[in-house]
Formats: sequence, C-alpha cells, structure tokens
Amino acid sequence: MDASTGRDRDFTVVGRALAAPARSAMVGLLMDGTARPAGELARAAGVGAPAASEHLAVLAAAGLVTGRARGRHRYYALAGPEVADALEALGALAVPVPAVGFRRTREADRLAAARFCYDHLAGRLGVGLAEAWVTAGWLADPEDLALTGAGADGLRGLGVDVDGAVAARRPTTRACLDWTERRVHLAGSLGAAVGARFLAAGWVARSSGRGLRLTASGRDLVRDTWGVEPVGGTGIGGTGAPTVVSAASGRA
Amino acid sequence: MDASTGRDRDFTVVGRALAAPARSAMVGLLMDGTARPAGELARAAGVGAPAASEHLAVLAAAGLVTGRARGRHRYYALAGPEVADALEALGALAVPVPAVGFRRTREADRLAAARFCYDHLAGRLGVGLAEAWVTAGWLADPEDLALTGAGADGLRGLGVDVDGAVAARRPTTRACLDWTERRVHLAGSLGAAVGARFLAAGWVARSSGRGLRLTASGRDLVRDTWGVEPVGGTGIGGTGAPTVVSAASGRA
DNA sequence: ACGACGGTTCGGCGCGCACCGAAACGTCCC
DNA sequence: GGGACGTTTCGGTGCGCGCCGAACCGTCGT
Repeated sequence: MDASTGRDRDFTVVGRALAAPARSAMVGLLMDGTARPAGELARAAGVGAPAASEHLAVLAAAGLVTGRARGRHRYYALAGPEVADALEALGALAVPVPAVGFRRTREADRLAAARFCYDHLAGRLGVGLAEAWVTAGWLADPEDLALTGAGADGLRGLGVDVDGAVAARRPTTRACLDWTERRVHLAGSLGAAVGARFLAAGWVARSSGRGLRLTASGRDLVRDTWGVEPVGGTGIGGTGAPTVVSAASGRA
Repeated sequence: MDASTGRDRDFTVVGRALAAPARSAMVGLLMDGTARPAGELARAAGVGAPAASEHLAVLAAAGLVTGRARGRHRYYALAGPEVADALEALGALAVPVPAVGFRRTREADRLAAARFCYDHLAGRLGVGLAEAWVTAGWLADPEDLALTGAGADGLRGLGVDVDGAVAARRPTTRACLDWTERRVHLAGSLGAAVGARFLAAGWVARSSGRGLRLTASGRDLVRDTWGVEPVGGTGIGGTGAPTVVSAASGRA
C-alpha cells in the first residue's frame, strides 16, 4: 500500500503462498492435476494435520488451490490450468539447483522425458508430439495450437475423445510452455483428452507422482508414427538431445 | 528436505524472494528492463537504504536480479529475459484484484494497451504487432515466432537493427505470454531491437514506469500499415476489444 | 446409538525475518 | 587531501509466521 506512480501487479500473495517449504511441496504434488485429500498432502509435506490445514487455507486464499469436500475427506487440487502453467513457468527459473546425486538425477531425467503437467502430457514426449502434430498439419501452429480438421480425424482415429474436448467449457487447445524443454506442448481440454487416452490405452503409465513411463506399445507408436523418441539415451546432460527426428524448422 | 519419492522443482526460493512487499515492488519497477540504482529502488519501495540493500541481496541470491557497480552507484536489473517471462506469467494469476478507483484503472488500462515487458513491446500493441506480422509472413508462427526472410527485410525497412539482433547471443526471437491478453508477443533480441527502434523513432514514448504511450506518428504507422489499434476506445471492460482488424484466424 | 476417523479451529511457543540506527567502505568532487 | 554521498555491513529490536497439542465438528461404519 503506497509507493510511487502506477502500482504494478503484486507478486506478494502468490509469493508468500509459495514461500513455505511445506506449501511448495504440496503444490508440487498437485502439479499432476490430481485431487488429493488433506491428510495425504500433510504426510507428503512432513507436517501435522493442523499445519497442513492452515497451509491449504493459505493456498486457497491465494487462489492457487481449491478444496472440495467429498465424504469425510476433503480433496484439494490446483485451482485451474492457468495456475499449472504459471507454476510451470516458475519452475524454469529454479533450475540452477545442482541436482547431483543418483536418485535426484534419475528422477529429474524421468520427469524431463515424460510427465503429466496438470492434466496433459509434458516433457520431451509432450513437446515432441506437439511439434510432430504441427508438422503433420493436425495442429495449426499459432500460439494456441488450434485443432485442424485433419487433426480431429487423426486424433479420433487414436481413440481420443475429440468431441468431448471441444464441447468442454475450457479452451479446447492451448500452448503450455515446458520448463525442461522451453518449448510448448499441447494443453487445454484437448490436451487433457489426449493425456487421458494415452493413459487408458496403456501407451504411458504413471511412475512416481507426475512422472510417466512410456510403455513398449507407446514407444513403438510414437516412434513409428511420428518419429518421436523422448527416451533420449543416457539422459546425461539433460536437455541436449533433439526431440523430433524429422525436421521441424524451416517454413511453415 | 525430505518427503516422499521424487522431489519436484522447489518454488520456495523464488517464492520467498517475492514474498516481501518491498521486494515485490522493486521487482515490479524493474519489469521494464531498466537498471536502477539501489537508492531509487529503496525510495520506491518505501524502505531505508539498509533494508533495500538486504532485499536486493536476497533477490540476487534467488537469481532474480543482478547488480553492477558503476561509479559510486550500484545498478540493479532483472537477471534476464526468462525472469521477466516467468514474472509476466505469474502476473496473470494475480488479476483477481478488483482494481476499482480512478487512478488505478486508468493506469492499468494504459499498461494493458501498451507497455514494455522487460525490453520488448507488450500489451495490446505487442500482441497486435506479433499477430499482424505473422499474418504478413514476417514471422513464422511456431512457438518461437521465427523470423522469415521477408520479415528481416520488412523490419530493416523500419530501421530495426535486425543484424545486430541475430548476432546477439540471446535467442533472436521468442514468444512471451502476455498477462493482459493471454496471447503471445515478440520477445528475444529481435523483440528488444524492435522495442528500441519504436522508442528511438518516437512511435512510442515512455509514460509512467513501464507504461507506453503511442504517439500520433506511431498510431498512424501501426493502424495504416498493419491495422493494429491498441488504444481500444473507452478501455472500460478491458480485454474485450479485438486487437487486429484483419482476420488472424483460419488456416495458417 | 456408539466409537473411529478425517479435518478444522484454537492457544501457545519459538524461530526467523524485516526494519532501523550506527558505523565502515568506496567513489566522486573541490 | 577533505568532505559529501551512495552503498553495504553490523547489532539489535519487534512483529509475524510456522509448528504443534488439545479440543471441536463432521462423516462413516456397525
């Protein structure tokens, strides 16, 4: 309250909300888009139930999460896709963490290869698919990755509930910036539908938390159909390997 | 330090950094990409010099700002474009502020119309130009808004230092998500060059802080050349008015 | 009806942070 | 060189936040 001329956007509320390690951990757990009961979040954050309850109240007040009572549990989830997007962008800043040590690097590598971002595919798999579908003419490449007619047919052929996605109130397609690849992947209701289909068809399987493991059938599918190979070999060195085999640059 | 399986990205550091109102105000001031001495930031944030110095040390430790001593002053600026991007994305979350009151709404409206985002044009002007240049074939529309040959010629014709921009170490073009329009505008070294040119040519003028005022010559230029009219009438209602007159949707 | 269980609210405790005043350091000006 | 000024460092103080234990409310099971 005060200060100079034009008051800008105030980062205080969301900053305070993310400041506490326990809250940061909770939000990190919810980044996969799932809704989890307060007790589980408390256990994961390493705090007692009362502290967790207050933390969740703070997060809710900041507009980052919402809670819905179901039965005698209370399920908390991220308030919306835009929250996941902003957090994803924030994550791109925090990389300087050295991240040495076996478990951490293995885990970080798995997340970089394929993971769920709120409710859609991300990581090298996500950006690879998005780029391949753009070059294939399934997605128009303006900033929102709009779905083309060919794309609707193609995705329907994969078993994706395209019609349900376009009927949803959310934007059908949106571009979400990836914090590992620094390139966009497909979000929005269609992104969610694609993610759900990949999971239901057994092309990907949840590993730890938001991490995803590409199954054998999924690996074959994405490699043979679109030339995407997100499991870039050793993984040492991280972001290096190119995602798509076929050329994606040049004229659109 | 602990907790469950795969430790995710940690929002704690940047969260803590943005938590204090004084630090948030300082960062807000630096969002225009300028470098300012510590004393000015202290005055703007309403704290004493010692507190400001410590705040800036915290921000520097979090990797958000960098300080360079020049003479007996010490100039602080955002650490890089990616910081500005992430903060811009964060700003999109904080909108729920009612923002009634004359001065605030007028100022917010000016910022929504045209402003500097770190070092490039943003607001309706920024996204309008980006979209117009995509439809004109100056920019390829993949997520990075890559510069085409025609775009290089066209921008050179406007007096933009295109060659200096491509020679810079930064990425030449990047897409930056706008928090008022929720659409992308042109960032990267080319975005900076465009912004500098617009300022030098007198097409825009700095109003308060990062706000920009479109001059008469600039208004004529963008309207007659690309059909962009960022000064959307009353401004009441904010985001409503379409930015570009010519159709931007449809097939790419 | 009762007890078990998950969640929230209420006091209270302790650490940590934000702020300032005083002093030290470095640079510019005369 | 001396003095002024901008900035940082150093102690020290006070408020606020994060945590817990205990108590209170609700739902589920029987």
